Amino acid sequence: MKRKGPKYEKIIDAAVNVIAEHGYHQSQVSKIAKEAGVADGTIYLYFKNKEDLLVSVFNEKMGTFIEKTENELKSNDSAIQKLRILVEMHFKQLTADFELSIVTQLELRQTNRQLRAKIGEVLKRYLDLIDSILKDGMQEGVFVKNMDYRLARQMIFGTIDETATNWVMNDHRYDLPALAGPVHQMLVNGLSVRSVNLDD
Amino acid sequence: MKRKGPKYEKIIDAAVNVIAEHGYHQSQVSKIAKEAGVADGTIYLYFKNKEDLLVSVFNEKMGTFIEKTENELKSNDSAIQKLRILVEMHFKQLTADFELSIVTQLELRQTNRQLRAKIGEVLKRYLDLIDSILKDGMQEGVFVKNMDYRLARQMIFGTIDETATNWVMNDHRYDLPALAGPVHQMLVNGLSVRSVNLDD
Amino acid sequence: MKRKGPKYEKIIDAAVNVIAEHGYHQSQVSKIAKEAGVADGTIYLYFKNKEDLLVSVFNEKMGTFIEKTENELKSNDSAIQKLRILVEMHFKQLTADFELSIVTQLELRQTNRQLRAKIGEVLKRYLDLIDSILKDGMQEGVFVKNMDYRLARQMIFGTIDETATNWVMNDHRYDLPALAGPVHQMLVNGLSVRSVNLDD
Amino acid sequence: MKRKGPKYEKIIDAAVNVIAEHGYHQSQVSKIAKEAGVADGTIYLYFKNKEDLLVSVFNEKMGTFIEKTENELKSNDSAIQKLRILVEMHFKQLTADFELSIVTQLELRQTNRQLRAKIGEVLKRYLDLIDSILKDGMQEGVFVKNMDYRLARQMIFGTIDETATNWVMNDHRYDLPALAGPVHQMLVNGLSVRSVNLDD
DNA sequence: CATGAATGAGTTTTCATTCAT
DNA sequence: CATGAATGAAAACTCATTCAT
Repeated sequence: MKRKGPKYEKIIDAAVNVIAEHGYHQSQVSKIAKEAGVADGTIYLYFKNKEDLLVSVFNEKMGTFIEKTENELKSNDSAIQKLRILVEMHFKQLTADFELSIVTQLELRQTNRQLRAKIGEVLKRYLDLIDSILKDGMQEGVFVKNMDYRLARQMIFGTIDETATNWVMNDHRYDLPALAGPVHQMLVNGLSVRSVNLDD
Repeated sequence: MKRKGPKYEKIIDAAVNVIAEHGYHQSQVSKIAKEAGVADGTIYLYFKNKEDLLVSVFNEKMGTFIEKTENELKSNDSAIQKLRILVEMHFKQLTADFELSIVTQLELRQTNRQLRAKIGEVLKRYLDLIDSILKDGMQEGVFVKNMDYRLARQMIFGTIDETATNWVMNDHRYDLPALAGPVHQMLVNGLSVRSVNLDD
Repeated sequence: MKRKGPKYEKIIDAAVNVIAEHGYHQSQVSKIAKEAGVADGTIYLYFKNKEDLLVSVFNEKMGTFIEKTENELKSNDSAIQKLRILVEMHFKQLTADFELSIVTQLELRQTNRQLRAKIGEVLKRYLDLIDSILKDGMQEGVFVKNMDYRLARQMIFGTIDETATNWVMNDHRYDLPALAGPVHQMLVNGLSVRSVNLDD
Repeated sequence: MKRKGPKYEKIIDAAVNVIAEHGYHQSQVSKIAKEAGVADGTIYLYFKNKEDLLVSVFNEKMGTFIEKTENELKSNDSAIQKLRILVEMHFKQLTADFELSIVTQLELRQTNRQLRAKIGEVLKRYLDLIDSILKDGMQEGVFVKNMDYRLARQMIFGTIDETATNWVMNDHRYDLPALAGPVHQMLVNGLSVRSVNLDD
């Protein structure tokens, strides 16, 4: 199983193109091979099976996605600023590649539980990023102490993801990065100490 | 196409059971028929085809789900209280039927675009409920004026949905309704006037 | 098995209509029942099964067809005149009922060997008619002596049938009975003593 | 869609065998594949679908049939001699392959209108052959001037076809080519100038 | 006599994967 | 390394017929 080489990249990219264009259930291995300019059998020299290919697509693309975000977060910014960077990077990167956005937001979700579990593992790294921002914010005293990490993370990811999915489902018709500001504002409010206390 | 009768209900319920147990892609019509105690062909007396059955499952179950929520929201409560009711009803109803929660949160999302579009139509009514709460809150002056409806709605639905999905993926291991309070708190903060202003 | 009654006729006629309109393979029992204004099960009070119904359609309609021809041939006409009457009656009767012509010339031929064997039995009576004309003609001395009955009959029936089928396949676009004259002329020539002798 | 190769031939021949033996409606793709010694899926590498296979069977076999006839007719024979060749070739070729004769005379007629339309296109070439003989005969002055081409063609084809079909339905029990002479005689008589004039 | 809801057997086609070249 | 022809398992849907009412 060769894991690298020019054809490896070609196949990954071909898969993104084909899935974006024809949809997950119409993306047969032979169609991806043709798009990549290789024989069907060649796919199996680089990937164990179709599921492995799809997971690899997500790994490679989401890996780059996460790394870029990680790099931008290495600054000494405050937690609030970092959250802003996270949201902005998320929206900007999806905007930079419409096809990829279709694949990750819509098509790769039509997979079975097993495949999504593997996709979940990749996402773990991203969720960890969010967690570290939350931790920072609590240490800085700007986010509510003793908050439920998991819930906060779910609000952040859920909001960002829902916003991104709606944008894709609306055919990328509006400016997604422009929403980073308002979304960030809402999330910060939701997490901040200086906010409504329902126990008042 | 008979749309009522005891067998109609039986088939719908059998579909939920089978999908929850075996997963969407392993839920053959014959398996559902067997579970319902009818012949394969009988399914087609009540549903046009398999897709129609699946949409009907979502319609029937989600319809009841939304109606119950609507009824609870007919009170004269404040927008903040209504949002609390919405979150609580959402979590309570999912808790009341584990199988249904698996089907709606995990399995029915593995469907193709066409089926999901039809599912989206049903969800529209739920999103409208959220919108009306947001409108109330703005009129009451507790939610930020001129907020982006769509974004706010996406935060609310995204957060609730992500929280619910995580709960199902963690095998219902913890008390979901107990999270209604904190989730509600975060959402209200996110939307309220009395919160952090990043432009400060 | 009731063999008569108003519903028997209704069902037969409904079958002709449905087959003519939808084609043999799209003529389900339920469709015929609906057209006849009876319940599906009622068909089985009058006919043993679907094949029996189809054979009965052919029997009833072809029976009348043949009887009318037989009646016209009871005259003391010459064999040549009788052949003319036969061809003319054939074309006129098909022209009188377009739907029936579609059913007998096109649709009922799409049946399996078994059903066509039964249809063949009904046709036997018609072929006997032809044979008796041939016999007359030989006795009169106008048709070739010692001719091969079977071959002559096949030429007559084959020609008439092929002509009729072509007319139906051309959507009854031209005047079929007008062809009776020329067809008759050709057939008589083919059979007559006063014609080309290839052994010359 | 591979249109050639040894398996293409094998599948075509297997189809003829299976249809001749089991009948059109009992000739499942899997049965044909088994007879051809290939996997079911292999059929679909060579044919678009089952209908395409059946049309191809007719095309290939009837194509050869027609070509052989065309070749025999390239001589400088008279129209009458050519007609003799046509009839003889027709009967001889059917006699040379009993299975094929069953398929073309009985089984392939049980198809729906769509399939028969495609079969009709292939037959067109054969009917053109007949037409050209008729034209020759008229130019030679041996066939009636200003005759109705279509009618004459229908007599010739109808007679030959009916004769062949009867022979097959009688289980090939007699010598079909031996009938070429008498059939030819009848047809020539039917068409000739030196014959009975009913207007006498 | 009549109904019509229910039955369940039966077939085409797709496509991930293999392996001889 | 690369090819691509071949494999064969798997599933939705139809419709003639029955039988309880």
